[in-house]
Amino acid sequence: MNRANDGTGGTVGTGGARGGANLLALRSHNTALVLDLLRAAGPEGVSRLELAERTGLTPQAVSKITARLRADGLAAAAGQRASTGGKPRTLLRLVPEAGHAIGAHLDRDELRTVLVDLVGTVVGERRAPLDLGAGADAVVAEVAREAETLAAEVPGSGRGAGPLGVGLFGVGVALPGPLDHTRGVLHRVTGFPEWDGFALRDALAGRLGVPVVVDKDTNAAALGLAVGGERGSFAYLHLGTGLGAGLVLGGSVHRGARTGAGEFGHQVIQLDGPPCTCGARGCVEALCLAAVARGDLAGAARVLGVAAANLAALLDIDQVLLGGRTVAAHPGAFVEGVAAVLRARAHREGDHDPAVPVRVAPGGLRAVAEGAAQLLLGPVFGRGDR
Amino acid sequence: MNRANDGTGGTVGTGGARGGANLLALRSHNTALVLDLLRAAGPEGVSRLELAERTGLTPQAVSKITARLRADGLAAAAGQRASTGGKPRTLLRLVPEAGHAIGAHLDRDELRTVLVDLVGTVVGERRAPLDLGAGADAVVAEVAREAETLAAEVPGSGRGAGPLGVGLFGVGVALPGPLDHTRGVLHRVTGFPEWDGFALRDALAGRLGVPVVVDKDTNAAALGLAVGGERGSFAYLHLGTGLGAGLVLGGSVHRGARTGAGEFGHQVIQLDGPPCTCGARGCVEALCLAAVARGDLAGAARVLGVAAANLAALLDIDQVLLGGRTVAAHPGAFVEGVAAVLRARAHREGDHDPAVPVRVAPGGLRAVAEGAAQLLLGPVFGRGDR
DNA sequence: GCACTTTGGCAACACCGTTGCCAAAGTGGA
DNA sequence: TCCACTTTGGCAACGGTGTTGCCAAAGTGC
Repeated sequence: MNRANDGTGGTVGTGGARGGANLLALRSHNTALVLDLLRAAGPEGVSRLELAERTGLTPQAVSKITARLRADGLAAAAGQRASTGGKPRTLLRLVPEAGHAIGAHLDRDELRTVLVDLVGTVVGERRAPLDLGAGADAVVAEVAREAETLAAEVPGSGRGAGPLGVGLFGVGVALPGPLDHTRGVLHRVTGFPEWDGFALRDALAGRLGVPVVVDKDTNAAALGLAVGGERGSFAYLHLGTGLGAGLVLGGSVHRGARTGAGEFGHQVIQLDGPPCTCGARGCVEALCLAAVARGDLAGAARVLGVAAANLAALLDIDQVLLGGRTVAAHPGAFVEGVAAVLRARAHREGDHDPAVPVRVAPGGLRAVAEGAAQLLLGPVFGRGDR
Repeated sequence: MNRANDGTGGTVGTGGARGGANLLALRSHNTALVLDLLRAAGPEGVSRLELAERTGLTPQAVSKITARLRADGLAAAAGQRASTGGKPRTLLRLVPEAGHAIGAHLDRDELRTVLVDLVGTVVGERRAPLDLGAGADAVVAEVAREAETLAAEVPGSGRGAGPLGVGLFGVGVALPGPLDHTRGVLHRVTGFPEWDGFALRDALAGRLGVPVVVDKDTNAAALGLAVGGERGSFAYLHLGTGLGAGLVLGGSVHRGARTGAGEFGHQVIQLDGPPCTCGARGCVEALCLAAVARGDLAGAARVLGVAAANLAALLDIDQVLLGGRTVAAHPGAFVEGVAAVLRARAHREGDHDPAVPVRVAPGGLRAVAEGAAQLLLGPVFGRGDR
C-alpha cells in the first residue's frame, strides 16, 4: 500500500537554496535510515529495539516504519535473538529481491555491466569490448543492449517497471572524464571530441524507459565503498590509465558544484617538475605514471603517497583506499609505499594522531560498476547527493 | 511563549551514526531556514511569499513559523512592498537586538573580542595584548574579563542570561593550532607546551556561566564568511605568521572528524624541497614565507597559487578568499599572483570552466573574531556542524 | 463605486513521532 | 506445574507538524 519512497525526496525547492522539510520528507528520511541499518545488518537481521537505539527514534516509531516496510515487501522477519529473560527480540532483514539496479562501467576499452539486488549483491555480470570511437549512438545502443539482457534476469521486470518494490530502479553509468552529474551530460571524453556535450543520461533513459544516472568512475566507486560499509570519510584513489580520486566526506560523496571534485591526478607536487599532458608541470599523475613506466614502483608509490598525504591532511579523512588496474597489479608495493609517507607525515606533525590507514579498496576491478548501480540504490538508503 | 530553538537540535543519537528526525527537529530545521533568509534579507525585509518560494514551504507554513518568531520577538514587520494589483506584501525583518554573541580571537600576541548582534553586526569591540606564556589561568581570566566587559553592553544581559531572545548566546573562541572542536580541548599550542590538552571550553564556560565554543581561527573565519553572505563552497586561505585554510563545502564548514581539516600550510608542493619546521620538505608554508622574507612577493603569491589551484581542483570550489596579516599588507600582489596560477590551470584543463575567482576576504583583521561569534549564532540559522 | 487581484489568517485535516497501556512470549524460582 | 517477573512490540489516544479549503482584508484599475 504505502510507498517507502515516492521518489520526490521531500519538498523540492529546486536550485541552490537549502530546502524546507515537510512530513513526507521526514518520513522518507527516517525510512531511509532504517533501511540503511537493515542493509548493513545483512541476512542475520536486526531487532526493532536495536534500530531504535541506533537511529534515536522511539521503539514505537521504528515499529510503525518497519510495519510499512514489511507491508511493502522490502523487509521480512529473520528469526529471533536469544531471550535475555523476556520475550526474545524479533529480527528483521531486508528482502534482497525487492529491487534491483544495473551499473555500467564504461572503461577505456571495455564495458562492464552488473545487476545488483537491493542489498548490493551482484547477481549478474556481463563484459563486452567497448569502442568509444564508434560514436555516441552505437555506444548507447550497446550499453542499452547489455542492460536489457541483464534486466531480463529480474523477475517481473521489463521496461517501464515501477520504481520500487518490483523490477528495476534504473541504470547507473560510470565513466572517466569531466561531466555534469546533475544533468547527465558529458563535457569531454579524452581523445573523442565528438562526445563533447553529449546528453548521455537522457539518451539512455529515453531508450530504456527507466531512470538513468551518470557519474564519474571515481565517484561511483567511492559511493559503492561508502554504501558497502566503509565508515566515515575517506578518499578512493584510482590509478589506472590515469589517476583520479573519489571523496567521501561524512558518509556522502563530495562532487562539488560542477562534479569536478576529485581532480587528483593533476595536483602539482613538484614546482617546475616535468611537463604533464594537461599543460602544467609536476602533476602527480605524470610523475607517478612515469615511475611506473620505468619500473620504479617504490618511486611511484612514494609520489602517490605525498599527494595522498596532502589530501589526508587537508580534509582530515579517516582512511585512504587504493584501486585501479595499476594498483591491482602491485597492491603490496603501493599500499606500503603510500602508508610509509603517511606514517612519516603523522609522526612529524604531532604525536597525538595515528597515521591515516591505507588499504586496497575491496571490490577489485568490479568496484566501479557496482558503485554505478549504487547511484540508483544509494538514495533509497539516504546516500544521495548533498 | 514558544521557543524558536530549544537547543537540543532535534533527536540526539549521539555518536557517528546518522540520527532520526522527529517533529521537533523538523520545526527547528524549518525555523532555522526562515531565520537564515530573514537575516540574509537585511533591514529591508522579505515577504512571507518570498520566504515560501525560497524554502519550498507552503505560504501557510511560513505564516505559522513567522508568527512564532514575531511572538518571540525575533522578527518584526518592516513596511510593505508596492502592490502589484492586490494587497501589498508585508515585509518581515530580523530584530537585531533579539540576541547577541561574543567572539574572541586569540592571536599570537593580541586578544581581540567583538560583540555581535543577531544579524551579525559588530556592536562592540575590544583589543588587548596577549601573552600565552602567562599560563592558562591568566589567559582564561583575561578572556573572561574582556568578554564580561563587552557583555555588559547588552541590555538586560549578564551572567546566566537565557539562551535566546534576551542577553547572550555565548562566547566563541578562535585560535590557531590543532584542537578538538567538539570537546573544546586544545591539543597543542606551538611554543607553549603547558597548554597541551587544556580544556579551554569548560574552563571558560565554568567561569562565565554561558555556553562556549572553541574552534580553529581559520574555521571561524570561514564560518563568518559563509554566514556573511559568501555562497556555495569556498576556501579561506589565511597567511599570517603561518598558513592555514578554512573550508566551506556546500554552505557548511568542513572540519573533518578530528577538527584537523584545513591543514593547508604543510601541503607539499615541491618534492625534496627545502625543509620545513614540521619535518617534511617542500611545504607551501615554508616556501611561501621564505619568499615573503626575501621580499619576493610574486614568488610567494605563485607558490600560494599552486597550492590553491590544487585545492580548488580537488574540491571543485567556487572561489578562493585570502586573508591574514601578510595578505593584508600586500593584497594586490597576492590576489593577482594567485589568480594568475588559477587562470593558467583552468585554461589548460579545458575551455568549459572559467577560472576560480580569487578575492581578499571581507572583514579584514576582524574576520576571525567575527567568525568566532558566529560559532554561537550560526546554529540558530542552521549553520551548525555537519 | 464596483470588479478584480493578491495577501495572509482561520479552521479542518492528514499524518508524523510520542506516550500510556497491555497482550504475548519468554525466563526462572517455588 | 504454577506463578512472578522481564522483555518485546502492537494498539489507541495525543500533541503538533505542514497542508488544504475557505474567506476577510487590502490593495489596483476601470
